[in-house]
Formats: sequence, structure tokens, C-alpha cells
Amino acid sequence: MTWIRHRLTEMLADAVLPLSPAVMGGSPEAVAVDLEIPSLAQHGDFATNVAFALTRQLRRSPREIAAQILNNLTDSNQIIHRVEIAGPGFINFFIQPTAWHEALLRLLQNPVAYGRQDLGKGRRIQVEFVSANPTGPLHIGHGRGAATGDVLANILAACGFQVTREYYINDAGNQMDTLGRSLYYRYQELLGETIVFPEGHYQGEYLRELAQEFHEQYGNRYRQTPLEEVLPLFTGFASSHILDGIKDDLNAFGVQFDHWFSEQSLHHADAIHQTIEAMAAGGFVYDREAARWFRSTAFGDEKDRVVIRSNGVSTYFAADLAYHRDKFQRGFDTVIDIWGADHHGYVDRMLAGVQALGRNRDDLRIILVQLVNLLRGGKPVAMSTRAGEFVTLREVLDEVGKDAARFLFLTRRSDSQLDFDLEVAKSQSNDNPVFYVQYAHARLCSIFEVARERGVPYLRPDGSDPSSLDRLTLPEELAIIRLLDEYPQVLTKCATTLEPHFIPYYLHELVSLFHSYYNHNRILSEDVALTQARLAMADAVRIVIHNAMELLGVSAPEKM
RNA sequence: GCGCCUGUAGCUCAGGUGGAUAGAGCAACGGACUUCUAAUCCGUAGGUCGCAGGUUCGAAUCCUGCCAGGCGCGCCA
Repeated sequence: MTWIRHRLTEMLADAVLPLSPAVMGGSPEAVAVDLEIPSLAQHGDFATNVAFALTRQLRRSPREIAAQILNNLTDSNQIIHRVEIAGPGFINFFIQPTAWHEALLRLLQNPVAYGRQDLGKGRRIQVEFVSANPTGPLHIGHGRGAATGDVLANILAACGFQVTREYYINDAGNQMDTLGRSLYYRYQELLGETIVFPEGHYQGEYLRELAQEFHEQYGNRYRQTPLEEVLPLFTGFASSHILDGIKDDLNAFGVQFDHWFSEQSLHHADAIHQTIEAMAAGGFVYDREAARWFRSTAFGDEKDRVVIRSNGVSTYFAADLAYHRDKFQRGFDTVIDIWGADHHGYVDRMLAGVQALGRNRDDLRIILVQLVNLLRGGKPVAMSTRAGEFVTLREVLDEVGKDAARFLFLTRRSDSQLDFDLEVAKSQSNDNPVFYVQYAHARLCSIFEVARERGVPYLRPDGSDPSSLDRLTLPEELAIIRLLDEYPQVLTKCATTLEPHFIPYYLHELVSLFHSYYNHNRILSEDVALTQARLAMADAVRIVIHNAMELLGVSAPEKM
């Protein structure tokens, strides 16, 4: 994996270390060298600016340092064709074509595993995402969070972490009563009562439908019953049906959770008070004005937070503390929370809570996903939860499909707002990035199909004959292999930064190189050896597209 | 008022632990289908990286201030 890059990085570290062992940390592993792919082909396959970084410590010019590094360089694998010192002190590497061929062979020998790595070393990591309140259907913003969390979980699993996906159900608190009352009113309304809908209740159309379902099940039985007597029934009916709908929607979106965690279970288990006691034992809890407070300012929060109100009822935050304590008690090394960016004011207190519970601040990673602006043909689509006119995830899925929705959600950095245009997502044309990638995959599959029809027997090279790829000599071919070799590195970057958007960008770049190559070169020709070599390269491109799309949860069709 | 995020080509956005001439898609303009899928490709044009200072041999990237947009700032969830 990332074979050439790794070899080169190791060689460089070995060459840099003798210059100043003390500064470099004493071992080749501790030497940080950054290899980049230059934007200009004349600057080689890889370049490094490591000589610049050492100028201060070594008190010599970058070019002198670069020269010394080159003196120390031992190319035991014979992967370097040429190396040069360029400009003010860059070191440019030109790789042997045979080394690229070897990298390609390695990829083809284990296609399914290509990209997989052991960054996580089996550490347990939990990704909690969506966690929308069961008071209404998922909207498009939840879709972005769902795609981000799901794909991040896929990536982390591919990188050697043991991943659990979890959904936290906020099935406690005032909002549940509000939901139950809202359904009660809609039910009364359905039975012909004149209802003045009170402020602050859920007025979405989905509650009318729910009232219908309720009526089908219970008839007119509760027409005369006072609200207080039947509220739990209405609340339970509404939340369970809405949660079922959420599960269906997520299923349709290709997202599956390992665990659904109920907030109520914390209340039943007295976990909230136990958590507060645990924090009190550390001296982080005090009483004031008849309430109990968490001293979150001890960990950088801007003010302390109430955990038990003066009326004796715990806050939502207290439950969340208990929830996170529970997560860590279940043995996760790292916990990732994916939240809508409108909750950012909550981050500091949560991180403070984690520390008060005896964990490191870094054990909880909070990812804020910015909001989605829904557009249709460039014009904003109105979304208002209050009036119940929001666009649901389901509607978007029905209109544009899972593939386009997932891909588009992942083409932006999480902390950047996203314009989601339904017309673009729907269009089966070149302004839709998902089709660009899918088309390349279908095209590749079609090449192999035609090869079969023509009776050209492609055999995936098994590595026994390294010379089988000698015919791949074009710069475009070597550039494609170089990018294929980068794929594991892309996953590493995603896993480290917890940002999945590098994958769509990588795919676009890879596919763009392939489309261009396809338009200028013929893969199937009379030349048998050349055809075999080019098919092997095409095979590898297809494999990487397939693997990457699998991580994104987007289909890679064989025909379009 | 305070805090977080954002500001890069006409539009939508990558790049952000400082490094060579700042990238891509869309839109615009001009080309390429008797050939393995033209849902593709090739070319042209398009930039004071919000503004102003600072640090540095070197800043889109780091620091400070300002401007603009988004979102928060409950003993709600």
C-alpha cells in the first residue's frame, strides 16, 4: 500500500537522520518528511522541502543540506530513476517505471484489501451521529450528518479501527410531552373538534397522518378522555411511529446503526445521578440557588452549567454527561460525536464534562456539520420547522436518489456550508459529479465486456512475471499508477482529519486522468502484450473506484 | 455585546501543521464521435486568495485588528 511513497519516505528518513540525530529524534521513524506530488511534471513524481525545514537547526543553506541528504541516500530498492536539487532547495524524485509496475502488481494481487491499513491497530472507536429527536421526520440537514458519520465510520473501519455506529434517541424531556399533546390535538381535530393549536407545538403534516393511524388503531375511544389521562399513550404512539419512520429513511439512505441508545434508559438506570456523584467526587459539582452546578469553567468553558434544576429535575446536559460516561464505560478508546453546527455552543461544556469524568479531552472528538441550503435551480427552497414545511430527507431521496445525495453531501468540508441543488443532483449530465465517476466505472467495465466479446483473454497478473507490465511507458500511464498508489494515503488523511471529502476529490482526479487517457489511447489493440498491460492498469483503476465508492456508500454501476 | 464557523475565478468549492508559476467543477467561447460508452475529451479566457498591519529568506496558509455573511449565547431539548 502506497508502496512507492513509503519506500521513499523511509529512504529519506534514513538519509536525513545522520545530519543531526539529536534534532531529528534519534530514529528514522521520528523523522518527519513530507513528500508531495508536484503540480508540474518537470518537478518529478515526488518532491520534498525537508531541506528547508532543517536550515535553522543546521545553519546552512537549503541547497547544501539537500546535497548532503542526497549523499546519504541509499536506494536499495532501486526505485529512483533520477533525483535533483531544484530551485532554492527542493529535492525532486523521478521514479523508475519498473517501480511503478511493481506497485501496480502489488495492488492487483490483493484488490479487495487495497487501501485497507492498520492505522487504528484495533482500537475501539464509536461514531454517534444523526441522533435526531423522534419528534418528526429527518430533514435534509440530518442527511448530511448521516452521510458524514456513515462514511467516516466506513473509513475508520478500513483503517483498522474497531467501529461502532450509534444513534442516541432523545426520548425523554418536555419535548416528548409536547409531541404527545400535538398528536392528541390532531386526533381531536380529526374527530371533528375545533382545536386552536397552542404555541410551541409540532404542526407538521406528518402528525395529521399519525392521527389517522392512531384513529385506525383506537377509533373514537379517546375522544372524551382528558389529555392528562392519556398523554403517555399518545406520546408513546407518536415517538415510536416517528422513530420507525426515521429508521426506514436511514435504511433507504444506506445507513445502518449497530446500536440505538435510549435516553430514557439513563433515567431508569439512575445513571444521571451516579454520573453527577462521580463528578462531585472529583470536586467539580457544587450547589447554588437550590440547583446543582457542574464547574465546567475548570476546563475552559465560559460559565458553569446547571445539572439539577432547583425543581429537582435534571437537565438535558446532565443526561448527556451520563450518556458519554456510559460510552466510555463500554470501553471505547475514542468517541466521535457528529452534531449540527447550530449546537456548537455546546462543545466546550461537553469536552469539560469528559475531562471531569477522568478522560482526556482528545478522547471525545466533536465534528460540527454545517447546515445545508436546499436549492432548486439556484433558488432557495423555504425550510421552516416551525410551520412544518421543511423538506424531508425522504423527499430528497425520492427525487434525486441515494447515490447523488450521498456523493453531494460529501463533496464539502464539514465546517463549510453546503448548497444542495435538487436540479443538479437530479441531472444526468456533466454538472453532476457523481455521474462523472460512475460513468468512468461503467466505461471500464464495458472495456472488459468488449474484450470478452472479442475473445481477448485478460488474465489479472499474479506477480510471477514482473515484466508483464513493461509496456506501460506513457507518462499518462505512469501518472495514473502514481495516483492509484496514493489511494491508501487519501484514506489515512481522511481518518486522521476525520474529513471524508478528500475521497470524492480524489475520485474526481483519478477518473479525470482516466477519461483523458481513454480519449487519447486505445486499450484494446492488435498488440497482445500491450493490451494485457493496459487492461491490467484499467483493472486497477476499476478496483480503486469500486473500493472508494464502496466506502462512500455510492454504487459503482457496470452499465449506464 | 460575547463566542464559534466561513470569506479563494462570474457561480459552487478544494488547497490551510508556511515553500517552486494558487487548483477543480459549473457557466462562457472555440474544437473532437465510421473506432474500447461523446454522461467523454482537447483548447481559450477568467484571481489585489475580504481589507489592513505583523512574524519570516518566503504567507491563501501563522498572529493582531477591522469588514461582511451564517450560527449560537436558557435552571429548553
